[in-house]
Amino acid sequence: MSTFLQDHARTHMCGELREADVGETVTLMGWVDTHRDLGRLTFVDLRDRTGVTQLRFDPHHAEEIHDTADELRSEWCIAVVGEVVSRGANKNPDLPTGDVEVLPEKLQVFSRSKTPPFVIEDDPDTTEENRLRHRYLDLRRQPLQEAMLTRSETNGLTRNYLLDNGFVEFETPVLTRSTPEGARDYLVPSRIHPAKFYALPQSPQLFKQLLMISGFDRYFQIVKCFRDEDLRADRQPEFTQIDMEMSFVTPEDVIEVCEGLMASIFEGIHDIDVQPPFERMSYDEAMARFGMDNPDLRFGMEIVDISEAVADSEFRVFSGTVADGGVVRGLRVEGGVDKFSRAEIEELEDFVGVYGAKGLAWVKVKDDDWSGPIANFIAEDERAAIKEQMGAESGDLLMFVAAGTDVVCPALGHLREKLGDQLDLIDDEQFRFCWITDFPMFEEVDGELQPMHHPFTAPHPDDMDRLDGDPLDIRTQAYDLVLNGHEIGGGSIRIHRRDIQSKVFDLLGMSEEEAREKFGFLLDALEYGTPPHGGIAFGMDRLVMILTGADSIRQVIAFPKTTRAADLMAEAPGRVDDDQLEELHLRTVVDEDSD
RNA sequence: GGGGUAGUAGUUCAGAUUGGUCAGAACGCCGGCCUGUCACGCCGGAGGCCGCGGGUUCGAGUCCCGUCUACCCCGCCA
Repeated sequence: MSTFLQDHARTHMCGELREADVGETVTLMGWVDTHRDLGRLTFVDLRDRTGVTQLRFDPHHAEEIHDTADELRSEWCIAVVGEVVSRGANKNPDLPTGDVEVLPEKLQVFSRSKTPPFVIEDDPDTTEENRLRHRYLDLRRQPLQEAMLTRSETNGLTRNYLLDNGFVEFETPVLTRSTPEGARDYLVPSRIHPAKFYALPQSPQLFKQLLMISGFDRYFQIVKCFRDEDLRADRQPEFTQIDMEMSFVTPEDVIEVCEGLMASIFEGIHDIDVQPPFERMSYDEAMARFGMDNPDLRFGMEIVDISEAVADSEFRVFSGTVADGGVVRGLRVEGGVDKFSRAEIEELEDFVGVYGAKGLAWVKVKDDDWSGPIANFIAEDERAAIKEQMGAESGDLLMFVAAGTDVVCPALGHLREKLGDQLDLIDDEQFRFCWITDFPMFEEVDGELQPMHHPFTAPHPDDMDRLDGDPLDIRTQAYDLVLNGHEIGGGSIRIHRRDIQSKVFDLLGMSEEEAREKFGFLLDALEYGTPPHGGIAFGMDRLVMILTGADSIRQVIAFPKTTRAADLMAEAPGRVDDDQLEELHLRTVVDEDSD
């Protein structure tokens, strides 16, 4: 006996049928979206990833399947064979297929469904936890189906563009060795080598540089990377990069290729022209104007420095901070006088407190009258200077933070973004790219130098001679691509000279032995004719998140992890047998209650 | 590691700063009726250890302590 599928091939998808198909006999397969049983007459909406088609089960038409039709419930997987008929006066204008319906003469139930733990609809009324436990059902929802398709298309557009531009696709090892710099590694024990471990790559950084040394000229890979750090809405322990590297290039060459890639992706996905070349801004400028190196340029409200104007102020918080080498900077909320109550401003004060600000000073400007707790301490000439510098007008609310730049920048930068969101200043139809350049090479953490990007980043050519001076003054040939306030990519020109690489390790307080221990194979390779090279890596998840308008990368990852790095569906991580541990020469030192 | 929000039927929530009719609603589910629905409608029914563990009390969704889980943020993420 033959099966249904042997006898019947699907002829159409559920979102395809139109008036023009009336009269055809079609075979549809999919899931029961909803059923409406009107007694002798039953309607079923059949769904697949392309849409829904209404089925009409009319006992006059195919008596023998009617009983089965009445049993159909949500999420059953079925097939029907039937004629497409016009809905006549009963068309549904809200549905693309609403002009027609299918009159089944055959009905095949492939499999029944339990009552799903949440309704499969665009905006389900349930917790993310519940959805993640049943991700296979969550993924049936239209928004997630679309996100996955957008992700797939982005993959395709990326491959096509890079292959067309002479890039060679590689696969670098997933089992590699730990490089103790940077993020915490995910480790994999070795059965063959007791007490030794592989590490999953935080990025294929060293391998792609080696491929340049091997002469492949242009490398790319769409690749999983792993970092064992705490999660956020835009951070997962495993994430995907569009990784690229090019030989014999300047930053301009890399930037040009990337702009072409972005243009190709945005054209392909949204049919919009993102109009390269993109805006550029130095790191210093971004920090001064927006307080962060990933500024959202879709709205203004820039940060203004009023340190000079208040250096001698009677208000000790301001003058004292300036005297101690700090800064006083502020934001102007246009028309903010009526938009914020004292209690609401206090909430904002708590908000900046998170970033280490001791307080949020504020004044409300009404004509020439300033009100607010600090108003009385601000002298007439200071008011004039502040007003001029901030462009303040009557009705504006001015807010200030006084501290070191390490506090003021993040506090005001995040406050600016919060206000932009709260006051609805952001046009979410807009895609605003910006390159951030001229990053400092090092930052000081607890008195020690650390690389801002990674230790293979080449110094800026103009700063080469500063390698012997103050290393904190050295800028690099690094560049980040920022889109709508998200860092979506970052890269640099790499060091291709062994002597400069040694110098950098030296500045980082790393001995030659240590460097050898950690990056020996790269250092060796650098001694065999290394081409000048550089590259970049894009965060694919973040990019697709922005492309789809999602507000978390979990929405664009098929099987994401929770903020505690767990997969609620697969129940990973999980326990393993003692035998497995023994084989791997491992013993656990904590004995948690079994769960 | 720290801060915040949430956790009561399958799902979303109510149950007021007063501890005692407090086991409730809606949707979903099950059964019945219904031939033009598309949030179908009408009638009936089943469903809960109030996240978990302690404590206070004659008595605890309710008060206290701890703990777990999800989400957001700080730290962390070369």
